[in-house]
Amino acid sequence: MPYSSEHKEKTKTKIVEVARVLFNKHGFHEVTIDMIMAEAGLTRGGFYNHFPNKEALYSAAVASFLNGRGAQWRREAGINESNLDLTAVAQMVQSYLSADHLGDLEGQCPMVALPSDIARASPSVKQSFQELLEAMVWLLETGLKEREGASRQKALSLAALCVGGMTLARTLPDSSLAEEVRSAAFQTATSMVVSHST
Amino acid sequence: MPYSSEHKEKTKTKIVEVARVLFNKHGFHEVTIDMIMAEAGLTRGGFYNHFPNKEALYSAAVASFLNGRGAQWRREAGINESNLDLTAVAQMVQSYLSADHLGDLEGQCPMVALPSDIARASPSVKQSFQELLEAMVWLLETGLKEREGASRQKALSLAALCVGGMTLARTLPDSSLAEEVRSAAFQTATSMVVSHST
DNA sequence: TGTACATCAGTGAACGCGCGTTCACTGATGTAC
DNA sequence: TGTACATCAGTGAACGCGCGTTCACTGATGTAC
Repeated sequence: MPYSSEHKEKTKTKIVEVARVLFNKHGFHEVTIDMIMAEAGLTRGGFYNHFPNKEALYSAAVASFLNGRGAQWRREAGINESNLDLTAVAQMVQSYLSADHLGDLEGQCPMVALPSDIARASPSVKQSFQELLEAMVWLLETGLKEREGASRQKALSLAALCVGGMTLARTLPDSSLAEEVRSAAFQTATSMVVSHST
Repeated sequence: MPYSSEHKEKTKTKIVEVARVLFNKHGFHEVTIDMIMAEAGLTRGGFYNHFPNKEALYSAAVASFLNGRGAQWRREAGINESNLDLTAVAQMVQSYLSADHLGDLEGQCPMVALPSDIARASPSVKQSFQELLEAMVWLLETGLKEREGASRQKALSLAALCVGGMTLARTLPDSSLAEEVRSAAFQTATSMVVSHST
């Protein structure tokens, strides 16, 4: 038997991670298989040992965010199922709408980096993306439920405000206007969470 | 002199309008010059009588929305500079977040149809897009100013909520979840406007 | 322990298609007389 | 009014490049003996 049993799996993981970053930075269409494999320290042809085609990698890359970068973010923020209260919700939306997140092209949420790409992608990509949103909404809704009120509606609206604020800010060429949009969404989201407790 | 003086201009306008619709539906990269020209009733080669390259058409198409489809929408909604009050603001956000707008792939706001495409486009495309957002924010902010309060922050947040809600709804494969997101954003945006008056 | 071998991850040249762009041309139009 | 002409919007074949995909191969690895 050639190579250790985890060897291939590790290479595949490496390709997915490299691809996720490149897709985030440049979008699905601008990134070539050559670029991905070179960045992973490999060559073009080997790609098809791991994926049937480019689309399959796309789906894997979006899915990987949820359990990769997203999980890391939740750990860093100290968010887990046992401590989901209004403070955690406030921290989540503020972290999402932070200047750091806006500038972090590599680690950015795919919802911000790739919204219209995903809207036109294959069903499996869209499904991966939906699971990511559902996880985000679940965290928000569970935290908001600490108090009475329309938690579901508020959770969905907060998600929309987060994604919309970041998407707009990322798109505007005038960076001071972009910062104004981000900051406004940040303030509004914060006060939505705070007012929920009263 | 061949052809009437407006002939060429009319053809160009036709190309831009056809392109705007196709870009909205399929995204910039998926739409070929062949498709655009065929849809306009012309052939490939003639394109370069009107535009130096595809990118220039992209910019023109985004810009055209503001004074074309967008102006038409404002007329239909009866919105003009003289009657911008809270009722007009409520109508704008509700119209933006309506089920009709979500389903209208052709006439949809480019902010909803093309967010990540535009984020990576050339400066001229981004500039056209920014002018569109500024126009929208101006309408909202002016209407909100009827009453005291942080009108600017609220106008920007409403824009983010509108764009985010629609972008998410458009991306989710589960249409009942998509409808839930749209509806939640609709309710929240409405109550943000209403509460502004108290 | 050392050597022959089988496996298969990875290589890189080649293929082929799609699409943006170019270019020599055509023919519809309005003008000049 | 009718005819010759100049213009240039539009045509469509051809070009060329980029990139996804294929394929015959190579060579590093672990196993068998």
